[in-house]
Amino acid sequence: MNNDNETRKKLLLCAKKEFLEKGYAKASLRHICSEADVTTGAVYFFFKDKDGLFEAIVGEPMQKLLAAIREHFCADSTEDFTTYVHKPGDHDDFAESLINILYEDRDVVMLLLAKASGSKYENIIDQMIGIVEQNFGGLAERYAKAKKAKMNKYMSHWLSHLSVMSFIHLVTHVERKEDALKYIKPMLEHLVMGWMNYALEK
Amino acid sequence: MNNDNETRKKLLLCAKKEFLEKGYAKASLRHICSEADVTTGAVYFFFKDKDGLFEAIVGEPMQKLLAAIREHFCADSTEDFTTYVHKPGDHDDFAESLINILYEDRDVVMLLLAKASGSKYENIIDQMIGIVEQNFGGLAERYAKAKKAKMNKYMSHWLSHLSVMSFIHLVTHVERKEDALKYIKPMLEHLVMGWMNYALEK
Amino acid sequence: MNNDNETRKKLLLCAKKEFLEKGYAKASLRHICSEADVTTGAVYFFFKDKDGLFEAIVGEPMQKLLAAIREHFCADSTEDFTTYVHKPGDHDDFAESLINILYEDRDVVMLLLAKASGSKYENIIDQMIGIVEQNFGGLAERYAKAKKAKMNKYMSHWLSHLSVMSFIHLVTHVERKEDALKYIKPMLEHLVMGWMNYALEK
Amino acid sequence: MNNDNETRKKLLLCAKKEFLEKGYAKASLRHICSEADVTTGAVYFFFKDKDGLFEAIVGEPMQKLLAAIREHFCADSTEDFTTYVHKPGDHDDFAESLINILYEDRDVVMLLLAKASGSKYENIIDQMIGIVEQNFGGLAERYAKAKKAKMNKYMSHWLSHLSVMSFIHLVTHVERKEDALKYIKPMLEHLVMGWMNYALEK
DNA sequence: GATGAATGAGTGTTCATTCAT
DNA sequence: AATGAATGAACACTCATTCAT
Repeated sequence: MNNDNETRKKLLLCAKKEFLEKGYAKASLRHICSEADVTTGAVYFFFKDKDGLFEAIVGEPMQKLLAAIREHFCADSTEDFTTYVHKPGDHDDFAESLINILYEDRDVVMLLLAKASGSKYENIIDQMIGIVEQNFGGLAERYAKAKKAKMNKYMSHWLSHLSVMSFIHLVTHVERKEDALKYIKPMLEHLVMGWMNYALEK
Repeated sequence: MNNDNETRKKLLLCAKKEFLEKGYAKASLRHICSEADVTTGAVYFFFKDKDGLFEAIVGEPMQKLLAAIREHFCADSTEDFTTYVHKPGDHDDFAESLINILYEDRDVVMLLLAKASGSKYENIIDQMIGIVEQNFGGLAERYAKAKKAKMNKYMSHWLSHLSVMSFIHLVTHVERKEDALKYIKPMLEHLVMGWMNYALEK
Repeated sequence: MNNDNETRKKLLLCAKKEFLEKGYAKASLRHICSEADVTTGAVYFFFKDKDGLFEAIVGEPMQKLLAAIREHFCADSTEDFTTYVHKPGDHDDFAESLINILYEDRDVVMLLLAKASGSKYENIIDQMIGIVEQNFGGLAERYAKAKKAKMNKYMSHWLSHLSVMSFIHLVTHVERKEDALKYIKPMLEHLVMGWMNYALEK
Repeated sequence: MNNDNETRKKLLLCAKKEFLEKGYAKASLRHICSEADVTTGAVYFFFKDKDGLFEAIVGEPMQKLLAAIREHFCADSTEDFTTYVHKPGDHDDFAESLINILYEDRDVVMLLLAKASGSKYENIIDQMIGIVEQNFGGLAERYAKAKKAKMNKYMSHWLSHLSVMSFIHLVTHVERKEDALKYIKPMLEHLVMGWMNYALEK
C-alpha cells in the first residue's frame, strides 16, 4: 500500500524536521529531499505539492484535534444557567483529554499550531478560536440571559483567543505531559473566571 | 530635506501597504517599487536594504513602545507588598498611555506586532514578553515573599505571554481608540487577578 | 551517467569559453547559459554555484598539477651537496613530465593560471610559488650549509616566483607542446643557475 | 586651479586606497565617495568616469616610468658588439634610476603594476614588456649578428617578461628602497646572463 | 516507483552613470 | 562646485513545479 512506502515515510520524517525548524514558508523542498536522499520529483509522486506534503503530516491530527474540541462543547450544552455555579474541577475531564491529544504527537501539533504560516492551514488557530467563541459564546449568552445581562462580543472573542493561545503556549513551552497536566488546571480556572466576570456587558 | 522627499514618502507608503498585506518576508521590493513608480535601485538610495526600509517605517514607534513599557514598570516598583491590596483602576494610567501609543500610528504598530516575521524585528514580541516577565515576575516574587510563598516560573511566563498578547489582540481587532480604552480596563483587571492568584506555587 | 549528460557538457564548454574570454570574476552565468541554450537555473542542478562550475572545469587538472610538483621535489631531496655539481639535463625528466601535464589540457591550465582571479582558486599561483620556495629553498639552505654560506630569503622567493612564472609564460605563449619541450630546457638551466649563484648571501 | 581643489584631492586619496585594496575592477565608486564624504556625482564633475579617476592617479607616474625605460634603451645603443664584454655593474646606473622612479611614489606604481586589471591600463605590463623586448631584442639581434648566430624570438620574449616581472616583484615585495637597491644588482646580473646565454638560437 | 533534467519566474542587491538644480 | 535623486541593466542565486523515461 501507498502509505507504507519507505521513501514516503522518510520524506515525511525529513519534512517534519524541516518544517519544525524553518516553518512552512521558509522550508525548502530541495533541502527536505536532499536530506531524505531522494530527488525533488519524488515529492510530487507521493503528494500533490508542498501544501499536500504538509497536509500529509498535519492533516489527520488536525481533524482529531478539531473533533475533540467540537465534541467537548456539545457535551455540556444543556446546563441550566439560572442555578449554575462554577466549581473548580468542572472542566478537568476536557482539559485532560485535550492535553492527551495535544501530547500524543506533540511535534505535529506544534507544526500545526506554530509553524503553519504560509500553508493552507495558516488560519487553523483562527478556526479554533472561532469554534471556542461560538460555543463559549453560546454558553455565555445563555448565562447572560439567565443573569438578565448582555454579552460583550469583543470580550468574548478576546477570551476565546486567550483560551486557545494558552493551550498553544502550554504545548510549545512545556515538554513533559505530566507538567502540562499540572499547569492546565489553574490555567483553565483563570480563563473560566474570565468568562464569568468579563464576558458580560457592565 | 531628506525626510520630506516625495519619492521617499511614496516608497514608505507603498512599502507599508505591501508589508501589511503580505508580511515582511513575502513582501517584494520590486512590487513596492513598481507601485511607487520608481526602479528597484531607488530603495537603495534611501535605505540600506529591505530591513532598513522596514526599520524606517517601524523603528521609531517601536522605540517609543518599548520605552513606555519599561518606564511603567520602574514607576511603582517600591510598593510594600505586606499590606498590598489591589484596587480596580490601579493600572488605569498605564493602560491609557499604552493605548495612546498603540493607536497613535496603528498601522505601523500592527506591522510591528503582526507582520515582522523574517525581519530583524521578528522577535519583538518575545522581547516585550521578556520585559513584562522580568518586571511582573519581580513584583510577583516580592509579593510571594511577603506571602511566604514561592513563585511559579511557568505560570509567570504564561501570564506575561497572555498580557502581551492581549494588547496585541486589542490593537489588531479594535479599530477605534475609544473602544480600546473601554476594553482595556476589564482586560487588565483580569490579568492582574491572574497574577495574584496563579503566579504562586500552590 | 551524470558526467555524460549533454547539457552538462555544453554548459562546461560554454563556461570554459566565457571564463577564458572574460576571466572568472567578469564571466556571467546568464551569458554562459544563454550560449548553452538553457536557463540559469540549470547551472544549479549540475553545480553548486559559480565557483562549483569553475571547479568542475579546473579542479582535477589542478590536483594533478600540484601533485606532480610536490612529487618532483620529494624525489631528489637526499642529494649530497658537499660534492654536488649541477649538470645540464639534471631536471629534464621533471621538466618533461610537467610540460606533459600542462599541455594535456592546455585551455584548462590557462584558465587556472591566468583567469582564476575572483574564484576560490585565485591564489593557486601563490600556492605553487610557496611549494617551490619551500623545496628549492630547502635545497638551497642545505646547499648553503655545505658551502658554509647563508641563504638570502628574498632572492630565494624571487627565484621561486620566476620559476613558476616561466612555466606559466610557456604554457600561455607557446601553442605547440613540442616547442614547449624545446624551450623548457634552457629555461630551467637558466633558473638553476640563478639558484646556484644568487640564492646565497654575498 | 582645478587640481588644487580640496574635494578632488580627498577623492584621489580615497580612490587610491580603495584601488589598492580591491583592485580597479572590484573597487566601488560609491564606497570611495562615501569615504571621501562626497556624493557619487562629484566624481563625474572632476573626472570623466571611473577610468578617468584611475588615470588621474596613475597617468603621470606611468608616463614618467615609460619614458625612463625608453630613454635608457636609447642611451647605449651604439655599443660595438664585436668586442663587447659584459662587466658586472654595467647596468647599475639604469637600475638605480629605475628604482628611484619606482619608489618615488610606490603606492601609485603598485596600483599601476598590480591593481590595474579591468582599467584601460590593464595591459601596461605587456606594453613594458614590449618596449624591453624591442630594445633588448635589438641589442640581442646585433649581438647575435656579431657572433654570427641567430636570435631566438621566444626566449627573447620570455627574458623580457622575466625582466619586467622582476622589477614588479621587487617593488611589490620589498618595502625599503635601500633594500631594493641592494637586490636589484644581482637580479639584473642574472637577467643579463640570461640574455647573453639563452637569447641565441643554439 | 522515482529519477534526472530543466524551467521560468522570482529574490534582494550592486553598479557606474546621469542630470536638473 | 557639487548634491540629491534616480535609472536601468546587470548580478548570483533559489524556488516550487513539471515531465519524459
